[in-house]
Amino acid sequence: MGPTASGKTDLAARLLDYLPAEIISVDSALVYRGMDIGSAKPDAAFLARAPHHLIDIRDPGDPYSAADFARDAIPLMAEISGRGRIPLLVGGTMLYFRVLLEGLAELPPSDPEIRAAINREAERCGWPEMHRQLMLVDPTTAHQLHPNHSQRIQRALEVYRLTGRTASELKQRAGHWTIRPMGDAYQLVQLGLLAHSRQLLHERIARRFSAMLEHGLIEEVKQLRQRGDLSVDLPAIRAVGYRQVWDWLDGDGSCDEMVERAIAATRQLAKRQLTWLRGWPELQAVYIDDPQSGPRDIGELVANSLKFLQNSPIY
RNA sequence: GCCCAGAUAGCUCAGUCGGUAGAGCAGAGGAUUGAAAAUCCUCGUGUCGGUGGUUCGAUUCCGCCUCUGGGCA
Repeated sequence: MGPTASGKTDLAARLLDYLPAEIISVDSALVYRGMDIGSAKPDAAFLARAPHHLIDIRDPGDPYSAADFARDAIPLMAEISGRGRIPLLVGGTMLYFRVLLEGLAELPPSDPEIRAAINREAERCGWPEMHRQLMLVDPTTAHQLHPNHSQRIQRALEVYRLTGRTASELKQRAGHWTIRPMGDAYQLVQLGLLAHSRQLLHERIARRFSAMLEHGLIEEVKQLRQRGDLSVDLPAIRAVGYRQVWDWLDGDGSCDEMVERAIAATRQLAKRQLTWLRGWPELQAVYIDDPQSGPRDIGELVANSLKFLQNSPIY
């Protein structure tokens, strides 16, 4: 795990030299085909050489979710283990890791028509009014949400309209899991790439976005637009970098402004990822800006991880 | 050289009919159950360009200086 631009792919590549592992990508953007440059997808040469999963498995017009991820990843982990290899989960989408560890309650999947209907209502009367509406049917969830929290209010209303039951009630019913938590099925080593100071990360983010532009990011976005069926309402197009280039191609702001917005959005993404990681239970931290405080080299990192595994109780 | 307009938070700017100031963006912290690279919440003391003057009191009015735009020579 680690924030964007922290070097997860590079570290994974080196771990493959030491471990009989297969990579499972834990990343909500790498799943989409045709989104290579802006998502910093590992290049074709690497993908051809390294065993990997859950990359390029979806069309950008077809949204992928945390539940989809869990349903894909759990059987994959079993398959890989069955081959006598180690599932190496690599990525920056912390909710996906969380779902693996803690499971997912028995809730209905999203419904595009109901979401569109709720959005239309919200556009007319505003989210605080929708929040009041939620308060009437599911006060428990409503109390946990700010009146402006569009996405979660929408989801709670969606669950209610779909099932006639409240999200809070459904989440509480113990034992009713769509996705069960992994529990003790695996011995886990949870490595996190962190930085004491965000400065190095910020520099890498800025440099990497410039490189993306040089490598044809704008061309890539133009190709996505040419299809004509995609829009910024889709999770894929809302991805950092893609959304800013897309808006700029719509005529919003100067090129310099677009670059600044994209870099800022990437920094903000990194910040949110670090918020997840701060206080993540059982995290083995590796500091990218302070070689002294962590393992001295990749061999030591692997040795520490194996030692950690050996010390783990086996149930 | 002359005329005009600016100079206020890291950036772009608002404002104070004279009682030491506030938005957006950036930044920081947090939340996170089928969109999560999403969505949402919280956080604003800064010689109000410098210097003299008027005043009980000046960032605000007046003079001079410096710098930046624009115009005229």
